[in-house]
Amino acid sequence: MPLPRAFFARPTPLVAQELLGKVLSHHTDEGDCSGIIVETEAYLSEGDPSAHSHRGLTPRNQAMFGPPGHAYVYFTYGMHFCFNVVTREKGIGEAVLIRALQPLTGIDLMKARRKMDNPKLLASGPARLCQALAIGREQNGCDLTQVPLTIEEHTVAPFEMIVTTRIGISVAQDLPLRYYIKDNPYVSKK
DNA sequence: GACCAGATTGTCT
DNA sequence: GACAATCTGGTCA
Repeated sequence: MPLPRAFFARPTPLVAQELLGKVLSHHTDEGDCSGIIVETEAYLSEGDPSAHSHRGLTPRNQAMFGPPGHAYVYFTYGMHFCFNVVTREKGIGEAVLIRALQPLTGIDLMKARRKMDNPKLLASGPARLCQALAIGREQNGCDLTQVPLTIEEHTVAPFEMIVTTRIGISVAQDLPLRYYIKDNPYVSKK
């Protein structure tokens, strides 16, 4: 059962925290892949100059201003995709960046896509998990409450959450908006 | 394990 | 024309 849209239509930091332990799954012609979300970051519309939406709506980031529960996929560094989940309401421009997954099903397919064997490196980074799950431009604006791309409830062992500052940005580096599962080996960085 | 350079292109100024 | 919400593979230890 995919999470209902109401789950995403809430404050972004809260959604980012509660996405930890949920499962992201992608059904494709090649097969099904899924992974447990172990690391997220929140990007806000106000007081957060590092968010893509900070300078207003552009053709690139318009999915970020779309309705909640949809995907915002962007291309960066000339070779990488990053996957975000839109939150709040249409027109606000906030999202949660999914930074790392713990591979759950379709691991062999992920290994083939990534051309790697080490399960710890399959999806432990925003660009890595996109490659592992075959997420690209076609998934931009995709509705996450329906197949083929969904986020679902999952039962996991109780875990401790760590809150730190975000990674890979040049401004607003002091905001504590990154969340991850403590001691999980699939988190991209400590 | 830590540190560093290179890849490579869409997007905005 | 500069730069970016990154990853990989190299070197050195």
